[in-house]
Amino acid sequence: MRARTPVTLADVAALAGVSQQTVSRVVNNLPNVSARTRTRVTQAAAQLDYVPNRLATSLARQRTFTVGFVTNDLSLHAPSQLTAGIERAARAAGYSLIVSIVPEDSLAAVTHAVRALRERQVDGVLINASMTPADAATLRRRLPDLPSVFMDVTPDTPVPAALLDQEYGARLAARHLLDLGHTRVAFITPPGQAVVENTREHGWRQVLAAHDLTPVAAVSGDWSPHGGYLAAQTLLAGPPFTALLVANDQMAVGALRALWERGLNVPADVSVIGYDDTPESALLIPPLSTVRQDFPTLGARAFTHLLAQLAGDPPPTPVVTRPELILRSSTAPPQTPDRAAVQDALALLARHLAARG
Amino acid sequence: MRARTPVTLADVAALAGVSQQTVSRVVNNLPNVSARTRTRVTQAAAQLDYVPNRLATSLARQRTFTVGFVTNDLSLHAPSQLTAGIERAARAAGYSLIVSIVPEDSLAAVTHAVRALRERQVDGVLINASMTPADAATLRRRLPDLPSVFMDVTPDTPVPAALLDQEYGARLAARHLLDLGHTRVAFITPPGQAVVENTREHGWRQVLAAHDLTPVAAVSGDWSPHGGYLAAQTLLAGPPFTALLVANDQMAVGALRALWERGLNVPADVSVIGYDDTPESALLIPPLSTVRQDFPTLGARAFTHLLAQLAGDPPPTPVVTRPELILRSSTAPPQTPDRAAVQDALALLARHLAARG
DNA sequence: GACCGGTATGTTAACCCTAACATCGGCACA
DNA sequence: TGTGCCGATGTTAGGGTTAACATACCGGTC
Repeated sequence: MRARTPVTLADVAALAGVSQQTVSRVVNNLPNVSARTRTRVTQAAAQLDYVPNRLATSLARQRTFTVGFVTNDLSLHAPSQLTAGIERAARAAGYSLIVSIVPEDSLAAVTHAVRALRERQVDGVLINASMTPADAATLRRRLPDLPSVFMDVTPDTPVPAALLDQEYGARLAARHLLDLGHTRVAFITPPGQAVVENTREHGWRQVLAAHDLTPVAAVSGDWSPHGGYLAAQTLLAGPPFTALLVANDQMAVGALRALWERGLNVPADVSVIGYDDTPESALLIPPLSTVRQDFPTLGARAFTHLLAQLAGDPPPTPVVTRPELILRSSTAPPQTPDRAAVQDALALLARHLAARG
Repeated sequence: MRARTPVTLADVAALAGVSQQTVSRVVNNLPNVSARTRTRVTQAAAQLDYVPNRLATSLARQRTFTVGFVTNDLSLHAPSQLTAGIERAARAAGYSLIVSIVPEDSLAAVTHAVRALRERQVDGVLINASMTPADAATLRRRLPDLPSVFMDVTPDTPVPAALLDQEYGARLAARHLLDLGHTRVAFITPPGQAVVENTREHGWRQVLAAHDLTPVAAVSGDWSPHGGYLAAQTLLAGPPFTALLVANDQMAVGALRALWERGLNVPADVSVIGYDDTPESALLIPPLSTVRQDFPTLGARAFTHLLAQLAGDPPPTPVVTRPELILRSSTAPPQTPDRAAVQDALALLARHLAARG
């Protein structure tokens, strides 16, 4: 059971009839080894199926070529896409990735996770957990010598970061709705946090405020389709609205459903706009207008940022990417509800009949 | 930049006025240390912010408490859920998880990834890549001393495995459709592989064959909603069908869309059944009948299996979990298309009008 | 008072590798 | 023939920890 890789440099050296150091040079492709020796060593290594022990290498080199990624709930779209992007970039640069999932976004939980990563001597950490600027700064202060990149914090947080400009994307979405002429708009907001600066909800409110508007109602969901469904039901029990801003596409799926159940047509009766642009969004009924966020690219960018810090040139400015508005068919100008609904049902009827000529 | 954790056991020992070994005992909570010494050491460690170097520990102990997870495309539902489940179980048992994403399921790619993990001295590996029994067996043979658990291989593959009984789930889905009275059924199959034993497609075909039926048509998709959409379009260009089996829910989203665009009502005109039960499935229009797979639990189970191997009692039987059929509203008995469509459109019209009473 | 068992602590040798220095032979040049 | 340089190789000393053994001390027993 133990004795996994009994084959060490010394074994290879013995077989090839050279010193350990020479084998090390060959394995690491260093110069100053004669061709003859090199092939002899290579053969010996192959023959013994030698696998270098990176633990020992790391200990000697004081460098592990491993980075840690701390993230919240991996079952959601964003974190899993992010993970994919980071892993890809890391692997390309010769790094391994240790992922650590924190059940909640508290400072304590993240600190704990980071400590475990430090014990494993990671060269740096990437942190995707939404933290207040104060918490992020505190955490950063606790790791003086560990390169780190934060994601999902606000742009003004004084830590190295790679971010999406969420507020900007949110403003895009809200402005689109107002441009269409909507005045009665409702929100399905992210869970937790009150309205803090630089969040999606904050962006929405800003745009509304610029038009002397306030949301008809705002209910928070838990990022899941079911959460979106419940939130939409709650909204539907309240005052009427013609436009709905949803904090992510997964919740929008639930919202679309709740609207449908109520007999409301999207976009004729209610315009809906999501956030993220998941692969299903383009194919929902109706196709969802949304704000596209490219998570894999963000992940890659964050890793590059970390690499820069490792190389010793920490770019102090946060790397922030602007999302993009994707217009599809879930948004339209507001209409008189009754006329719209009848129109629409008739159109559907016509289409059904036509389909079988 | 370097000199990350200059604080070592020796530093703590010096400050506390004891030997390294004593500090080691305190840090690892071993017995035979007096209470007085223990607190002195604890204080010294806290004062210096000592962080143990797990690299050194692992080297000395010949055990890293790290496991590797090799998986294909993390952006899909299954792998990301699986990762979450494994990480959770691993963390609970004091293990860290290194994830390695392989761009393709080839034996070479997986072998390469596993080798990198071996260099990092992981205690074991979990492999989620669909491989032929032969490939899996070959791979297993290449790692004689490394505990491993395979997922996404067929149950008869002679390797330690934790599996979902895909064929069984597929049979459940197909049988449901036939029980409803459908005879003209089409497939949207997984990408790649021809029909091999113990796959979803194989399960479907078995059930059909038992009723002397063959599929009207079978087109493969790429697991994505868009892929499902394209596949459904292709099917719609061919001979008519009243039931559609789709290899996963994400593709089903696209299929539902394609059907809708064609003016076909689900389930009146075409029954659709998916696979996986993603969080959105219950809220689609219509709610999708599907086969539920519990990936987080599978992940946890796989990890437990690995732990058992590490403990020295390798259960030779693969751990296989049976999925469950979830009936919602996307399946119904076949109807005369025209009657159904008209009925349905009228119902919709009525509902719309009623909604504003 | 010699002997025992047991606890608290220290010392030494690994674990596998790399960095830094040391050595050796050959070749070119004067 | 000596000098100097350089490429090829070897030797030694860590990197931070643990396992195994060694030592010192205490209280109790006959």
